[in-house]
Amino acid sequence: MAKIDSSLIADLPLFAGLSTADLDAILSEARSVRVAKNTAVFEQGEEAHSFFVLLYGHVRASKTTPAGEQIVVRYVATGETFGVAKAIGLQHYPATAVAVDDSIILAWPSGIWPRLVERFPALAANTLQTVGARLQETHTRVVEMSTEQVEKRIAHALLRLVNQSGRKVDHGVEIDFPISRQDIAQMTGTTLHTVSRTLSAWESRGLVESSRQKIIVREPHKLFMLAEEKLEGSSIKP
Amino acid sequence: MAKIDSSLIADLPLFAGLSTADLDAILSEARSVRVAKNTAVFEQGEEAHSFFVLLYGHVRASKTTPAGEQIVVRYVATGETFGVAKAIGLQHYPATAVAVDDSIILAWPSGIWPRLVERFPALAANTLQTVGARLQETHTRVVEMSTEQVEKRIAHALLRLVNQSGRKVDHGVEIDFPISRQDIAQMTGTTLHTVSRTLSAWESRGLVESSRQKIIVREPHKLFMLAEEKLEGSSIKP
DNA sequence: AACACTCGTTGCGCCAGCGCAAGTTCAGGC
DNA sequence: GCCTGAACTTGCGCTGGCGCAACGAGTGTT
Repeated sequence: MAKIDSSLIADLPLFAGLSTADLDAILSEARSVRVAKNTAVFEQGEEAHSFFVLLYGHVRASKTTPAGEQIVVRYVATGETFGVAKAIGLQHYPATAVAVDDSIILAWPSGIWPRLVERFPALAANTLQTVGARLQETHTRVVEMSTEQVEKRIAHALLRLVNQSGRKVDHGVEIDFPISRQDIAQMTGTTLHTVSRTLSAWESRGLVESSRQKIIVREPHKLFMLAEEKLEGSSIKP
Repeated sequence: MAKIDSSLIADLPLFAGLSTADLDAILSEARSVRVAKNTAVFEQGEEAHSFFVLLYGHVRASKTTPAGEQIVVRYVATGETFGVAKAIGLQHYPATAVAVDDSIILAWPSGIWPRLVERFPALAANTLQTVGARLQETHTRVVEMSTEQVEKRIAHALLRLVNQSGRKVDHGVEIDFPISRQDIAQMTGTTLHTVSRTLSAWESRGLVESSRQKIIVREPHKLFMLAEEKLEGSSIKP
């Protein structure tokens, strides 16, 4: 197996406070895996055999309801941890993880987690912080879904994607991985129809520019103002 | 200060795997506080000076948006931990905690958390599990808010309250603390009007019995069926 | 006992956004 | 270069449930 250099992971939050020697010890237990676009890393309900760090690419975590509806839990960005089910006491993955782009991940067998934590207690503290941050984000999402109209929710979701995975391009910031109207609908609790209409309206106002699986935010600041606007505002009118 | 017996907390998830001696050491750093009904334990935005365990009573955690709207994050049940902001890397409480009944809590200064974790690594692991479980619950809530109609959301919320804090009474299960229509609205992302109408409808069907700040579920099973019912468009796809 | 206040109920009108349907565009495979 | 399917767009009608408003009922206070 290819040797992974510890400098690749030294700056990740999960490994904060660990020495290079520690990192090498931890890395020696990992295997790196290349995952092709649109391939599942793991499926909801499957036994949580491994936990992962995303080295390169983008991964979408989504949940499917018994009725068959899907919602997107989050997009995993480069450097983030995912699939930590076992560490939080779950035997099975609560969501499905799919690479939305060709990706490279590090994988550790879940079984070694207790040993790792015992040897490197910082891992538990770091994971606690990460999971805590995700809890906060999810609460924010609940608040938004409870109190905001669809247009603002979509604006907030887009801004979050831009901040997390934006790439500067000619006349704006592009979301750095393929994302469909349906995906955004599943992040905001609406339908792909409403997302499509909203993006069309924004496009005609010059706020965004979008095509198949691709969105460029031309005016992040204006989008932000729309998202934060307290007053009853610009509804979509022809 | 009154001595707290370790048997009071020995069975709590937070302290799993610790010896009686450990418990006594941890307890020696705590102070117990009596909190009167409708009194805040801490306020959103305040510096996270302490973390808590609820020994007796019920506490509501809620968030207020910049626009002034409130949503209920959760109800803390007896034995649960709350206010762990510092442990997950926050300097300030992300929500407000209010006792909804006369309550007794244990409080530890946040500052001692790192020392405690160093000395008792199980604390970090246990907290990680607790926070992880709360993340799962919050995800469930996002899924429900994304995919279910208001009536089902209310049904699910009620059932959760009953499971967590139900008390068997004459002809059903009563939620064991005062809870208003407004509270339920803030848990389910709707308005107190809709909650009121829904409860009225259920009451006339004999499912529940309710009055001011009080709800008795008469037919938990029927409510459950209502919550799970899959009534979709029904037509078979070609 | 009278008061003030909070909590709950219910009728009514309205509209954001969903569901359906029909059409268009585009990417990748053969 | 053609074909197929997935992604996107858009018009239209309908409705769940929100906002408003007015009232009723219980609770704690003086």
